[in-house]
Amino acid sequence: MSEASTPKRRSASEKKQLTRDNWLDAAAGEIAAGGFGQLRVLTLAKKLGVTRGSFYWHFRDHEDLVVSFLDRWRDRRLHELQYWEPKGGDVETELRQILELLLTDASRNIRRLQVELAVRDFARRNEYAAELVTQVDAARINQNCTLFQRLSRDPQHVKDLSLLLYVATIGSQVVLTGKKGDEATIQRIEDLMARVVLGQRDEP
Amino acid sequence: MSEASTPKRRSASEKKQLTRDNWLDAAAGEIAAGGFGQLRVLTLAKKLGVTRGSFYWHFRDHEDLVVSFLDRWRDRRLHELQYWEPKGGDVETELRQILELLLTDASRNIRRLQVELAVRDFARRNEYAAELVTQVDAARINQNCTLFQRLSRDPQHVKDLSLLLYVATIGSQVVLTGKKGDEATIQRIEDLMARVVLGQRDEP
DNA sequence: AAAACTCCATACACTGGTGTATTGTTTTTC
DNA sequence: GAAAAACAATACACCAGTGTATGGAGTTTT
Repeated sequence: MSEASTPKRRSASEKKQLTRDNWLDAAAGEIAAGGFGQLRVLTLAKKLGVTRGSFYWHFRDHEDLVVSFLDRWRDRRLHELQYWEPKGGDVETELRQILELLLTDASRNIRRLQVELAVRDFARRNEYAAELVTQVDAARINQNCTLFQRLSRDPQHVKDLSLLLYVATIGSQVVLTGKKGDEATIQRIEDLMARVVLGQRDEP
Repeated sequence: MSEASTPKRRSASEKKQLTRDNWLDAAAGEIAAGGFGQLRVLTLAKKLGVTRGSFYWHFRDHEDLVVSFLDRWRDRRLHELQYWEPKGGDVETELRQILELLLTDASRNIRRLQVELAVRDFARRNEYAAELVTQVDAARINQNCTLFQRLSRDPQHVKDLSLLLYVATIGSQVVLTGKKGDEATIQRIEDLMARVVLGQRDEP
């Protein structure tokens, strides 16, 4: 309701009047680079070309910024899941699409990946962040389950496969971020995962 | 050489005279709890019952502590790989041993796991840490390769399987740390991984 | 036992960051 | 176009943490 009712002036880039979301975007940059522990309102203000006076108008305090950022992150991650349905009718191509999305595609927008890893790390020492991460994980795994239902009729097996695929992708992102030759490596993992999953369908 | 030549007094627990390693151990606790960003020499000193005067005798500065900790971590992680050779002659039991070590065993000493994740996170913004993590990753994957050579004669296939198993374990540790019911989940992943790897031997 | 070394305490200067209060400047609204 | 509101600058008090200098206690060496 706030976004839709405030397309007020929108005078391109007159570099004036910051909005709450601008601060959150800047925060994303800092968090991606240094994690939540390095998030400084002073640095943010400098980066945005204003002083801290602006910040404390938009946010109550530092914690408010963190919580708001986490909320937005959760909302976006959950929301983006809705807008993805498999297009290819074939089971294999559908699987390849999922893998492509989870591995290759995810490793390209490294900014988004860095933020995700930072949130995950922060969740280890912050209750609220941990809760949100749990929600997102559950939603993703659950969606993978629905996509995998065509691979096996055993619901437990579907769950297991989905979970395995998820932890493998997360692990890939953790291990292979920013290393040289990671593109090819990720591609190999993608292929192998496909063979593994396809080779596992209904043979208990 | 330093450890072996300094068993000077060793008067049990007279709670006196801290050593450099004591500080590093305390640092491990802080790092496990809050990551490298929360590592404060003041907090460490309080925890050890001394003042910061002691710290600055043992270490040059804060960075010296961090580097020393990272070095010790790397050394230990590389060293522990030497002392593990598969005992069971059977291929399957050998694989189960590896999985047991990498998943179930690793998820028990959560302290060690927390430190590892903290180091990994720190590596994203610290060159030196990144270098050490790369070394450790390479060593572990390489060892898994040697253990997997009996599963397939195709060296590339061995590499891929080993890498997949490694990222899956890391992902498991990242996703399933400290959640309820993770024990059973890890067990299921372990089983599934075993089936996957065994089902993948030599069928190109 | 005196000297030398090891380890720790105390006190100080300094930096970087937060939050608040107040005032100033733009935009909206009426 | 004046009042009101949204947004930002300045100045201040304050705190947590680092690093340094120096002195002092315990232990080893000679």
